[in-house]
Amino acid sequence: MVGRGVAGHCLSAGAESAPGKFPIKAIEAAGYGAVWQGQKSWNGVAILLKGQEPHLTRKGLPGEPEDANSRYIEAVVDGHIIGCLYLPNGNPYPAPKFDYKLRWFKRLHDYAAELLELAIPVILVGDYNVMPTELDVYKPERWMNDALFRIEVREAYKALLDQGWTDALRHLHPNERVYTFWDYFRNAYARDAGLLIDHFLLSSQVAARLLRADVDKHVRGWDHSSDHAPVWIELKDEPIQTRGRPDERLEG
DNA sequence: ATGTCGGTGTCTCACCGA
Repeated sequence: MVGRGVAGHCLSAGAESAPGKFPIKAIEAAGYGAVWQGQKSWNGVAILLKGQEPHLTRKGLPGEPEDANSRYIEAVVDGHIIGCLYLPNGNPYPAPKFDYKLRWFKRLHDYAAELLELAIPVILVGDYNVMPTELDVYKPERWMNDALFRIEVREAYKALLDQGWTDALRHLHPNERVYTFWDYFRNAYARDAGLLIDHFLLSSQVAARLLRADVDKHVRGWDHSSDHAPVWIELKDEPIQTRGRPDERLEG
């Protein structure tokens, strides 16, 4: 149900998502509605929905009004809140960009806690720019001082999960090598020197309906592809309010 | 330390961020 097709994000979308440059006509011609937040040159997020325009609920995170980066957009889709994010890269470390990353993470943390208090299923999806564990990096020792793997950032991700979110990919593939990103450098894709930095975080109501989650790895092999591959999840389609025993629901 | 992209302005190459 949710993936790049329905709820996706533009990574470093640049001019593609800047005001006036977003290809909304082509998207509509393909049968989708969209909401987006973009800026010139860098950053950008969007949510696409087949057949209708998503109901926009927020652009930008609360907590730092002077922050002009286009990194968060939120919409209601089929009774779910979909938060689509592009967390700052944070390199180099140590430097102001790393501090900005931690500040942004804290703002996400605080806002995510508010979302969990709502009686609505929530999905927080996007490029988190963090490999949460050593399993998520092809060569962890090389990344220890990189902003994507610094211990402060991994701890921030863990603190977010500890609010009660379910990491969809890791929930269904706890011990596998699963990567979502391969650098353009060093023939990374051919060597499978990848990173897991794109995550689907599900509130408990959504996690209970999680059927599948995976990465369309082959897309990374296309000519002129993004350095990220599409990540998707599939949810059991059932009413939000359900009566009866759990095993009855499975017959839905 | 290194490498490859796409976007942008200095503008058909040189930079920058990722």
